[in-house]
Amino acid sequence: MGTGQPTVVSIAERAGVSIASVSRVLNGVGARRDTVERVERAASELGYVPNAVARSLKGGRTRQLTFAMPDIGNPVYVAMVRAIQTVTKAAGYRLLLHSTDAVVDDELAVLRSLGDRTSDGLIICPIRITDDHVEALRTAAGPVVVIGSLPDDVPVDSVRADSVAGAELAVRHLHDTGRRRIAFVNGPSDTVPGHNRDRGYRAALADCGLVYDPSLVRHTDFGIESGAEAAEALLDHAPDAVFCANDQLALGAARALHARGLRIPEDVAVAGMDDSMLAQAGWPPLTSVDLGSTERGRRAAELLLERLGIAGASTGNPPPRSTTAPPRLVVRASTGPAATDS
Amino acid sequence: MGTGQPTVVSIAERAGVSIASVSRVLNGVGARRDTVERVERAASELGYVPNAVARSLKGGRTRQLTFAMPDIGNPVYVAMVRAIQTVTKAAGYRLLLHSTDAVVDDELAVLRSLGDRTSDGLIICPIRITDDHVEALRTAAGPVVVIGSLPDDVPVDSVRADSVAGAELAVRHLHDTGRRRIAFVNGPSDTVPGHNRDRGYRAALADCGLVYDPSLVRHTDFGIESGAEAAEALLDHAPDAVFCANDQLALGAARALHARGLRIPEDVAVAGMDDSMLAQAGWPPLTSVDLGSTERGRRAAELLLERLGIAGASTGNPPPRSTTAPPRLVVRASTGPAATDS
DNA sequence: CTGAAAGCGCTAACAT
DNA sequence: ATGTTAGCGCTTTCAG
Repeated sequence: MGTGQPTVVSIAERAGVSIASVSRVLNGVGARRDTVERVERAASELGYVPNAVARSLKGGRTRQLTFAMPDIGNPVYVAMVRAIQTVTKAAGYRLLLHSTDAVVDDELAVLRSLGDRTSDGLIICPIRITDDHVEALRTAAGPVVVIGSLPDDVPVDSVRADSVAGAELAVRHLHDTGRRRIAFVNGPSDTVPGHNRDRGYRAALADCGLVYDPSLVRHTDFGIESGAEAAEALLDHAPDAVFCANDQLALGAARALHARGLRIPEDVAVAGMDDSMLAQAGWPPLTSVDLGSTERGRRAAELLLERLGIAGASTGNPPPRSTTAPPRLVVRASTGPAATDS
Repeated sequence: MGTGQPTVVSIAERAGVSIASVSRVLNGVGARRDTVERVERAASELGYVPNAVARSLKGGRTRQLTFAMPDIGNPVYVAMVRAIQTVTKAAGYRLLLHSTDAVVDDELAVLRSLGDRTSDGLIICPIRITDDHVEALRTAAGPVVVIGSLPDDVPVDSVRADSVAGAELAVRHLHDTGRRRIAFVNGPSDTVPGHNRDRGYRAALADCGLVYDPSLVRHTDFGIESGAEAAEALLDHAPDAVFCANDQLALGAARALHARGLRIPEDVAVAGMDDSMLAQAGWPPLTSVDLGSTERGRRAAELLLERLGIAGASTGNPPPRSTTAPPRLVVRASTGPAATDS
């Protein structure tokens, strides 16, 4: 009838003890030497593997955690996965990965699925925050940590990147190295990162005494091809630098420049963001702003684990906490000195 | 005492019916109009979400599938994830992702964890096959599909890449475009892909009437930095082409060539393998051999779903099947014509 | 130290 | 059409 897999019952029969004793031995609770031996022998002879589902139903915990990200193909999320995995694995949790493609309905579904008890907690990285998100976060059936910015009154732990300051860092650097026509390839304007990077770009421009020129700015989706197309279009406006909202866009931009026979950085400088593995994939290596993806992932995982620990304790739930990872400019060859107009 | 989450019991009480009726309504089995309405209202008022764990315990299935790959940072596996996800999602399964770092013990642990009933089936992509793998595959507690080659006598479905033929395709092409000193940056020699690519390289060399020169060959691990280092070393031996066992290595090699001021493809041609997203990330775009990663992922998922369907039926288990995806050469600028020795 | 028994939330006979 | 009841495999009181 069943799956044929050994259970505590089969072990108990074989060892001639009760299922309670089997459970105790298997969980390292005290038992007589003799009992321990017989149970262990029976278990290994039968090739017993505890049924995690049954254990979860009883214990109320699955020891699984979920990470939902917009795009598994984007290296910045890979970095987060690695960081999160390191922390959660050490704590004895499996990690379930979800790629939502930044589709709002998918994100909401993940949030609601916390109620199905498939995982004990969730780290989610939405790039847009709608009212539905806020509502779903408020009513989440389990602990959630958001990687990204969200309104202050949403009672959820969050880990943020400071992309405003990050964008400023990049633009200032470009200005410092002599560029004056700094183009900007940004992500979608209706996303939080897109919006913030735009703010940083404008602020830095103002700081440097440069005027904002809409013809030097493009919004597109995050991705190599998009970066190439946007940069292509931008070239008609003779920029001396292209700042991109992530490394994928920057790689695409660099390709477009090469295709036009322009030299990087002599003719046009290029800078990216995220300082992902891609920053050192092309030529020349890209200057990029590290937004602390690894640190954000680690921190998010730690926050989630803390919540989980507290949930067990009798303590009331402490107020939500929010950390912001500081940005860091990593200078590489793509923003070296401009050609001297001999 | 419980988690406070609504259950069938709370709904039954609120709707004034039995838990059986609740279950029926929730599962779309016939019931009187009146009953349906009251149950549905109660459920939505309570914000009920079925407990998937309890459902699994009862039904014996989790509707979760696992994909275990060597490295989540390698775009070729990202392509597989996408393909697998598409198929499994359509069939109503969640996908659990595991990055094993190609560590044998991790892979074995994943294989054995099938016994804990956390997921209904497994797709695994090992790059080494040890005796322990074979043993674990034989005794797997659930359906498994292997992406990769394994001994014929292992009774498991598998989906293979033809990397021997793939490597031949690339080397022939390099030869056709006039290259005669074709260097090879390969992955670890103790892996199945590494071994096969080496075979293809040698076979093609022989076919083209070229001699195998060990000083033109390097083994390293798969990764951009490794590719750069290996190519760097190879340059002392004046190759006119560098064939790399994957796109990451090729990107690294391209970077090393650029750093030395060599032109691609005029001075040295570069070709990669996998035709991943990275092939079009750098400059010039890379010629690469598509090993059918998307198709392999899709096929693996289909095979697994078939096994799952059959497991339910009374049919005896059919013999294992093995598919091989044909390789396809994608020519891009990195292997354009060599400079004419004016 | 050990066994009997309850019950986690749900589905599926079986009865009514 | 609906209610009662028996488990799925496990952990954990509660007695002995």
